Amino acid sequence: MLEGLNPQQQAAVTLPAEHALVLAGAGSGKTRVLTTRMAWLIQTGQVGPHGLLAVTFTNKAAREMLTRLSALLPINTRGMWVGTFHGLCNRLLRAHHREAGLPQAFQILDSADQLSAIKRMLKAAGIDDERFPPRDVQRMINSAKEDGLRPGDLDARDSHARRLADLYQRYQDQCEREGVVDFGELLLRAYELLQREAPIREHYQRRFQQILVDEFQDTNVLQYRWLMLLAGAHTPVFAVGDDDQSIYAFRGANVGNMADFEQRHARGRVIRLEQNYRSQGHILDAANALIAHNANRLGKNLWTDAGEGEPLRVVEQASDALEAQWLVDEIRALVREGHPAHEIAILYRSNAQSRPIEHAMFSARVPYRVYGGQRFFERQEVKHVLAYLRLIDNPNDDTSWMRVVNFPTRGIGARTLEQQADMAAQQGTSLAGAVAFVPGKAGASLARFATLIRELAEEARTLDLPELIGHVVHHSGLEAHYRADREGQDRLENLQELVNAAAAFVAEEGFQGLPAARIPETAAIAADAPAGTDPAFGDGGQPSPVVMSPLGAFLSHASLEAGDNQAQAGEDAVQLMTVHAAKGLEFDAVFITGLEEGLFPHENSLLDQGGLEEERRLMYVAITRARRRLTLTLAQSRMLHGQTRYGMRSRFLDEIPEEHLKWITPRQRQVAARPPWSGAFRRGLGDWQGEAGSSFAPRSPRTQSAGVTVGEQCFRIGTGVRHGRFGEGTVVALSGSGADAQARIEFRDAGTKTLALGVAKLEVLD
DNA sequence: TTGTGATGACTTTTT
DNA sequence: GTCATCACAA
Repeated sequence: MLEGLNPQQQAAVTLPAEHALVLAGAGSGKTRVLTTRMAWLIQTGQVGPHGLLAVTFTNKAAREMLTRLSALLPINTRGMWVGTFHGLCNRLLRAHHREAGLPQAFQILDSADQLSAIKRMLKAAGIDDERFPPRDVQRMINSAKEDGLRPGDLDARDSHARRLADLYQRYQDQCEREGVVDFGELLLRAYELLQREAPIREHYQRRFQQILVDEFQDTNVLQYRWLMLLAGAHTPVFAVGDDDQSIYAFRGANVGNMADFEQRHARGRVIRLEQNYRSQGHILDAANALIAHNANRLGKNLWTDAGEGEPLRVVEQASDALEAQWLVDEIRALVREGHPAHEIAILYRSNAQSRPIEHAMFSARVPYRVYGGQRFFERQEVKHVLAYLRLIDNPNDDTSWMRVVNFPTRGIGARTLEQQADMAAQQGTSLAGAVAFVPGKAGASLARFATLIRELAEEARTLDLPELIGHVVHHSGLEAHYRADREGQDRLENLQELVNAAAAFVAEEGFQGLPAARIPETAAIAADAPAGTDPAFGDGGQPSPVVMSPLGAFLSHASLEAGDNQAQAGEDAVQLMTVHAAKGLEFDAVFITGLEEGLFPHENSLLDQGGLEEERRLMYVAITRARRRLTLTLAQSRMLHGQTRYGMRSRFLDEIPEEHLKWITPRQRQVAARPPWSGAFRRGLGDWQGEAGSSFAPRSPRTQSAGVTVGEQCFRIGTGVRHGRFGEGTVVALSGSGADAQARIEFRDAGTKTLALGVAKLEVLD
């Protein structure tokens, strides 16, 4: 089992049962270490398959883990707690829904459902204020939950903040009434359940003797707390991650979890996997040199014995169209030389950049495949059917009610629905519960819809799930509606695909022949219960089934796994995707495009704390995708937002040492002046220059400005400063400019550190 | 209920 | 340039 592993990998796999952190660089065999560790733990008898808990971020990663594990060991992986944070929390909440304060058939809202629920809430609350756009409210609620905060925990320093907390509370109340939870709630509820209910917590703490976490750098505050709570005092956590590949801060990921875990739990038990099995020398050296510009790192240097390989090629074109054309010509040449197209990837920072590339590829008839399109369970026709199914499972799901009450149209207009919503508010019921209170013709059409749902629910007691879905498609009128629509053919095919997906799900989960709404005696998802202390937990610690019908289980599945989002599979095609989407993948030849200031690094990112460092990590991820051949391209002008913009060469190009670069087109002299659209940067400088106080960290590090460095403005060598954590010190060196400015500071007690002025909170001592 | 034109936003994304 | 949203007319 251990053969073929290098010494560091072996050390990681065979670590003793204590908290440990594995810093796994790109291409260092991370997944292999993780799965081998699991297999090793089981094989050496340290833990049974059911004493393991392994958590990932994506379903794909979880599946991969299980597949590899079964290849290593002849065990049945069914029922093992290997899954995503959300999947595992769902499992916990289903098993203990009563203690968690949830209805048995609670539904899960995806982001789109959540947004429409929020819009409904805002309407009901009479909020018609542009200071509270639904998207902002959604972001606020989600980020609060990611930090483990309830409405009462939010700061209420001003009326706006109090208002937001109030909206969060109203949203919670609405979810409660409707029996739905959003993604964040899944985690927070599960966390609170474990925290509050000692018997349940202790049971799971006893049960899980080993916890393993993948992509630890992507965990948010709440996920980290959830893990440590579940670990309790005795269960070791084996965390694998790479702080240099942390690219999801914008959705709540907190890289700080790694440093915290190391310092508080895994001190002295950090293993670095630095041997890279993917890329050749120039590529790795370029990546190392680039990422060294980041100040806050745990530190790591990749190396390879695969040889130097080729330097990175750099190509500059006059426009985005010419950049795309160059890519197409180059790729055709590669394919002609015998490179398989699917081993070639074109990466870009933002989705909008795919357009000219697609255009050029299409015109040249080069087969390509774009990642990140719409996903199966997010298609509107699929969501419509799912809404009917949810109403069958839980008629109080107002989000679903609103979605399909008039789709296909059955003469129920906005006026009627408003009336219904008013009655529901008055009676304190769901929309379904308010039907009887709506008078007249409007009430009659609502009643007809309610009857339809009731009848379908009745069918669900005899038909199996695929049959039920076919039945719903027909009797809801969706079938006729799409048949009448000229472009409805594809949609009908997708609905047939949904029936097939349900059939596959039913077979997979052992629900064959069972009526869709029937709760089976031996449920698919085994949870277990604390040893016989409480009758609610069942039978003395034996795995007890989670009460879920095929319908309920399928709806959870549809929410938690949105399905494939890859376009035309199969064909040998060039791969087009964002850098984010490329994480975890590798290709023989990689093209990183649009290396221009404002695009990569993206101008918006410079507004965020640590934004530039995250962009640099993104570039690091992009570079390390390539095995043998890496090409960086840029365009002098680019169509963006309907305007032609002229960008400067990305600073990332200048951060890679010349010896690793080979300019294919002549290297242009950098233009002195910033293009007009970077005016925001200049404004930023004024902002914080004018700020009185003594904090020299700009409110936002958007301080890029032609020819002026932060150091010249505000710091001089020899300046005395104070830092929150490191204490007092003296500036000994300055480097970089603008948002990238760094100061080397000799602290009296904490040693010498290099800090990014855009990030570090420094106070100047007079 | 449905269609039209004006308006404004526009990085990345899994669950 | 493109897409979503929204107010208002037919």
